Amino acid sequence: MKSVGIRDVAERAGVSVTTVSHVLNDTPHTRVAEETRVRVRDAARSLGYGPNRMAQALRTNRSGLIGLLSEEIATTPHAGRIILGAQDAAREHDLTLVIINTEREAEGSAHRNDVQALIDRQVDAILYATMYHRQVSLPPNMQGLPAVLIDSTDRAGIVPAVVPDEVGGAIAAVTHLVEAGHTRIGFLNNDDDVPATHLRFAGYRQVLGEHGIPFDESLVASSPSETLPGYALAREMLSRDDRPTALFCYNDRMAMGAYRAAAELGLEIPRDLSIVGFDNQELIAANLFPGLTTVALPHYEMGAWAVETLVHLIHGEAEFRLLADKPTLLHCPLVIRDSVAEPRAN
Amino acid sequence: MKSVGIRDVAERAGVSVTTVSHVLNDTPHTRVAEETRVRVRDAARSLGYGPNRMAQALRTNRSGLIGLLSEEIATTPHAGRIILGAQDAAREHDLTLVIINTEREAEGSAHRNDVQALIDRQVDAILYATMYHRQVSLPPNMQGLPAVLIDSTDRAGIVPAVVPDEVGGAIAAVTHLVEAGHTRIGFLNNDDDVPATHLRFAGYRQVLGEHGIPFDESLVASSPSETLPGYALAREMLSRDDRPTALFCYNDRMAMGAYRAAAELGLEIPRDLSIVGFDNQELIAANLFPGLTTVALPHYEMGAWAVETLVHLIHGEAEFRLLADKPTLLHCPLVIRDSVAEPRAN
DNA sequence: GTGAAAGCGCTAACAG
DNA sequence: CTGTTAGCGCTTTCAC
Repeated sequence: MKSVGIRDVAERAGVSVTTVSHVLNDTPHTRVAEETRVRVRDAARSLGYGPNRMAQALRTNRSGLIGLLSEEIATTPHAGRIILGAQDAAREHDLTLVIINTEREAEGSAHRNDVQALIDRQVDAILYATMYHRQVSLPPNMQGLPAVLIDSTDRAGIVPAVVPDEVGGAIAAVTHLVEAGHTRIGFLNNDDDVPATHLRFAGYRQVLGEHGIPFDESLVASSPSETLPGYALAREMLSRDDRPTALFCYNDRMAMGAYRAAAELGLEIPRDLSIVGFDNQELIAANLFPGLTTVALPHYEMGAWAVETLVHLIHGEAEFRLLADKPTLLHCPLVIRDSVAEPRAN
Repeated sequence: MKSVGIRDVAERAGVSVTTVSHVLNDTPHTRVAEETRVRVRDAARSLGYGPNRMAQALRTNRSGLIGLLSEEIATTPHAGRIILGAQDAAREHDLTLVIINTEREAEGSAHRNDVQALIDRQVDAILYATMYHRQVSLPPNMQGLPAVLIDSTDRAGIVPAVVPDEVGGAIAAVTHLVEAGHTRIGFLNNDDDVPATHLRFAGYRQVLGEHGIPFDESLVASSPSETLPGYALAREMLSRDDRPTALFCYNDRMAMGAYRAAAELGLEIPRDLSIVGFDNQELIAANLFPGLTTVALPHYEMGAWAVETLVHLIHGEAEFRLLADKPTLLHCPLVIRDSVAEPRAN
């Protein structure tokens, strides 16, 4: 189990450790004869050499570790997708992700201690991922380390952030409904005062406006974004004589409630009622019958974008500091399943 | 950003770095005056000293990193719960988890390259977590490192493993039904040849036997463990004149299909039909109406147990090698919601 | 009881 | 173009 070191390679190649280091790291401003390079690389390969990251880290003061603080790792697959995106991007840059689960704090601010745990482990940078789009304030000990926010924005506007393009997603969803021929489109919204609530609503209104469909206040209702409240809202709205022919739901859970309401009222989806959700929670959207057409959140992409940005930040590329100004918006694609059809001819 | 080192502490306390190291690490077989210890600790605290893990790692040849190879991190929250359990246990032992997502390989064996990536990062040990209970064979480069399997067993029987007590879970589920007064209990099983299929069935049969309920083959049906096949199975079984009064479903997705079948047939849950699922996928079980009573898989606990075991393995406690003999079974608790009631008096 | 000093494996001046 | 050498911050013999 004694591992091969740089000196073993040097010896085998008949050169000094310096040369080996230069060759293997492609150190700039250093000219090594091509013939030597080949000899070194061969030696390294035949010995199965791999650098000792701890020694490298100690020497360069760069651990190659990226800390990812994530909320609710164990609740939805959302965190998993962020992790996966971050992981894949990290691997590209030969970085290692260290993940710490953190509880959502009352203040909406990241936990100081969790950040410290990461700092104690010598991470080069920190990623902070929230489970839903919101504003956070960062603990003071996070200052000084490069950082990027995922699915949230910095209250102080100092740290670059990436969030889903909620408006765009809502536009895609409602446009899909309009293009299917719907004009009476209900919106079951969340009643929390979070960005998504307002932005998805804005997208809804925008599409109506663009298509000359008058905004009807009675077609918008809001409640907590859970299945049961969604059911209640849908049940009420669909019981009316002038019920909408389509429903845009704040999220897939509310859509699940709407499915139940529709079933109870004898409305067949999508024949009598079209529904579009938001979030693309596979477990729900793909298992409902019929499959729920919904808008996917770009979790994977946000994770990847964040690491990519971190790499630039670490390399000190000044222009990336500017990113903090405005959060970067990532596209939310529509995932088409079977819950939308043209409205039934009356 | 120049961090305080052991020598700063030494200087401040008026002792040598050796003493500081001894005190801070509680190095055994080393006598340091109590008065000195206090002085050192005070100095460390007031300077905000924390050891440089990279230097420690280099010197001791122990990185304090544990590699976790996990399948399908982005699909269900199951992986998240394993990660959380492992994380919490790791923190107790001042260990850091490095997670790598790995694709399920055709052969059912862990990916060699993913293991190598972990080894290259100097992990002290490896955890391998599969997304469902099965047998795997380990890549050769995993030999030599302490390892523990989560939710799978080693084909070669060399590595300790922890899996859910499937039989016990099934027993809890079916017993719950029997105790509610059911005697005609259908079982919608998976048709894959995996351990859970056989073990859950065994639990089902065992409970029937224990309660003197004759086994009726016509009450057992199997299909792929998805919503739609579950629906089809339930629809057929519940259409019969002598339909069961309760259904035990292989997993929550199949139970979701059974809910739909029941609704279509005008059977109200739990009044006309009781249902118990398996897996406790919150997104499904808690959002169905009524809430689905189901059996939880001990993902968190398996993650924690695995790290705990790894720690013993790393410390070379011989008796823990014996664990490889038989996988450790962890309890699957019943999660009671609202889908079970006594059978309706005919 | 306490301290001096030798490295862990690597990188990066600097010299040749 | 290549080699010598001084540490990075820590642990650990060994001597005092």
